[in-house]
Amino acid sequence: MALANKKGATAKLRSAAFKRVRADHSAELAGDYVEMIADLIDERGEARCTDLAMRLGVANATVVKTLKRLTDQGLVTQEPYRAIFLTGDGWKMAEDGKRKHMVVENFLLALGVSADTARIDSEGIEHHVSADTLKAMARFLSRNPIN
Amino acid sequence: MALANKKGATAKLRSAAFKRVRADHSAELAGDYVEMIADLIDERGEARCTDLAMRLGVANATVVKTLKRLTDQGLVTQEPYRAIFLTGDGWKMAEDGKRKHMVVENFLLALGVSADTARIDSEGIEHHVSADTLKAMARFLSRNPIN
DNA sequence: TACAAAGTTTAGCATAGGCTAACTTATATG
DNA sequence: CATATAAGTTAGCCTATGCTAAACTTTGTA
Ligand SMILES: [Mn+2]
Ligand SMILES: [Mn+2]
Ligand SMILES: [Mn+2]
Ligand SMILES: [Mn+2]
Repeated sequence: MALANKKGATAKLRSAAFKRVRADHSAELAGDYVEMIADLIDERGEARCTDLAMRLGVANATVVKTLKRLTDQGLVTQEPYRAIFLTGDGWKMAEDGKRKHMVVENFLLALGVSADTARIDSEGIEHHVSADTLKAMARFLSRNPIN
Repeated sequence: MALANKKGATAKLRSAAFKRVRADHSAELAGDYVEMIADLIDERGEARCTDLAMRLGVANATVVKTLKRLTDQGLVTQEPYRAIFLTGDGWKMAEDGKRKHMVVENFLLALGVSADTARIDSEGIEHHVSADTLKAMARFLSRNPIN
């Protein structure tokens, strides 16, 4: 039946977007962690649990559990009671993520929002920006530089 | 100590962004559900579990469980084996969400991405856009209408 | 009207990502 | 160098969000 076909097509089209969102969200935490670990290593030579917990606004135990998953995923290495390191994959993910994050944040600034708003909104938005949209943002940015 | 103070301030500043993202994410599913229920009622007079499941790309049982939470939150009403309805709060959330979603999607179009990309990316981005950013997007949109 | 198909619900399971409290290890300081 | 404090870990709990399989209800049709 033509109507059922159309219903199925609509559903498939729409569900694709939600599937992408769910995929984005499962990658999100790992991306934020490795980016933050890289920042801490750059800023002060090492990344410790406590710093991550404070910057993320979560409990220490939460960080420990998450780091275990990231270690299993091959993004992070650690010894008990010692600082946290990134693997090669971890560094790559951190750098890609940081580049993307900066484009999104600067794009929001160029669009005219405050520095606080750009910082806060970009933390969530960055994970849902496709390659195409990122390119469009970068193009806008090059035509509308931040003052 | 001055250094410790600075560290604490940095952490508080950064953690605010992640707290916002976590809050956005806990509101997200409810927003998507009520928006979709409203769409289905508009399009075909009623919203059924199966349609939601197909459009969201999840199993039927997942929808049933989520609807129970939404009912507890006072957004939705339902009788066993019957269609799903929105409460007053549910309608309000659906309409606010749809308005915001449309601004974000049209903004991406105006920025120059394809219709597919705008549809897909906006599904995640919409939940992380603050009132300020939404206003900036609307301003851009009014100055750069979609062809 | 009887029954098959379609739709809905329940039960039971899993993982992610939060939390607190209690415990263990490392480090800084007198 | 002894020990108090800071840092890290473990255990046990919780909720949200996904799944499959099985049971139940409604509905369309022979
Ligand atoms: Mn980031
Ligand atoms: Mn982020
Ligand atoms: Mn959405
Ligand atoms: Mn998100």
